Amino acid sequence: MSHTRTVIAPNRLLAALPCADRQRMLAGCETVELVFAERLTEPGELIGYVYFPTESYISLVKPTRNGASLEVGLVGNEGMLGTSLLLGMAVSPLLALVQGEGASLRMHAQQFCDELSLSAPLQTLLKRYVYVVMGQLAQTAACTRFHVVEARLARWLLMTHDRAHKNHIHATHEFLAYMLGVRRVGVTKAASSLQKQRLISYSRGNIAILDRTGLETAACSCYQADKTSYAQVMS
Amino acid sequence: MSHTRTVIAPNRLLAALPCADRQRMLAGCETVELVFAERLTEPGELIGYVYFPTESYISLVKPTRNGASLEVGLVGNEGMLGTSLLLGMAVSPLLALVQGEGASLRMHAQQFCDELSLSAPLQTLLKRYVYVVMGQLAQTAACTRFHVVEARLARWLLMTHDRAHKNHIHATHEFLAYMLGVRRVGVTKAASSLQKQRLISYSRGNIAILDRTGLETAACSCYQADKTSYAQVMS
DNA sequence: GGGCTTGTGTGCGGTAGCGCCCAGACAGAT
DNA sequence: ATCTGTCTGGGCGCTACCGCACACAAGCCC
Repeated sequence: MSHTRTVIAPNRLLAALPCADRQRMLAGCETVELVFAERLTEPGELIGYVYFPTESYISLVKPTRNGASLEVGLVGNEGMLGTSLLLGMAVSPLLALVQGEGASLRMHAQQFCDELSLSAPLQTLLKRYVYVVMGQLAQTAACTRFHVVEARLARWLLMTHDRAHKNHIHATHEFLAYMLGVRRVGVTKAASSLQKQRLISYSRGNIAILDRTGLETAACSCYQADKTSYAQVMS
Repeated sequence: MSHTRTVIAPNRLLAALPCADRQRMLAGCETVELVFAERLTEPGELIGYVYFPTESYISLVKPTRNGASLEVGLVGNEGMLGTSLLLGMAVSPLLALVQGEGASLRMHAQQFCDELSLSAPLQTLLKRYVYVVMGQLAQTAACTRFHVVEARLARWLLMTHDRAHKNHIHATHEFLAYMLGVRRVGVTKAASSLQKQRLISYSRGNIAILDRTGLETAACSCYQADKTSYAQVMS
């Protein structure tokens, strides 16, 4: 089922596996093209597939009553979607929304569970990833509470940039507002400020990262915290 | 090491284990009295013991630079402290602060890891607990973003009440402000409003729950969400 | 070209929570 | 009996963000 294709950005989790385990995982995966705004898992519903993004990336969103929502995680080629299965749960707690379209590997949930029980290295690796994700959840909770929209937006852009593998991101102010849990106008103001500082430029949903280093100083420290946590744990 | 004593509130995780596994865990634990404000784990430091509270309860706090903090989890006799070990990580990501003093079981981290590898039921059960905790982290993130202090305070009181097994909670406004990530004055206003509604009464750090049902309507829906999630997953 | 949808910018009044400071009230220690 | 530290209450000006409503601009379809 795995066709041999030049993968521009291989999935880093799979890449970190010992050769034999990696081969078996790759053989069990198929490559799919995720399309923008596709909903891969719904909160409370069964998980059909697990995903190992290669070029695409996926937002993990906590919806609330009254329509408000908050992004609590982001999955790119550094991670996977479907960690609940690792914890023995077949239902997803969150909404998974395709944010950057592109290729991803995926595997049937049942097969993934089988592979898990066969490969100790796979278990070890993914458990560490879950640890990182939990850290990010806590980080995001605090970030959302204490940091202003502009810094949070900068952080979001950096996180997304890391997973997009290119300088252009598709996201309207409306969409960003949904992710950050603020009004659209708040995003407009923050984005326009970042643009005035020549850190980004945007027009009608197309955002270009102009000055990555500048963005890093504009962002709150949460970005670096997440990044070093991942590096330390997954090394 | 385990002395036979009348445990008023046995730990529900341990209670849910099959008899043989539970016996072995209990035999490996010792009972300790946790004292108020004790710090059981520090972020980034090695975990010495895992704790299974019986009467006590423990706050999981995410500290930030500039001193601000936010409580992101609460562990009572329905849970355990030290889930990181389950994920193969020996360092704690969070600060664990004793909030309600009383008895707790504890076990050496190393021994806990050994027990884990010996008992499949233990693994299964605790993995489910980690799933619940992750759900709570996401819930807390959204709650902190969208809900006003008064509703969050009510939620906090209910969560604590569930774990305290009595109608009195020791917590000053200062401490609550630290937990909720707001100013002390904000807590004073919210608490005074709850008191006017005869839902609680307090004086100098001693809070009494007067009307639990009333508190539940004053709280945001996050309280119920957490509770039903735990019930469903751990059933 | 004319109409439509979508995305961005702005203005206005309102509010929750901020930082800072001070006041009073209570309890335990000397 | 006084003192001291802890806990609660409140005032004041400020900021970030809210809800709502409107204006404009850019692309798309006919």
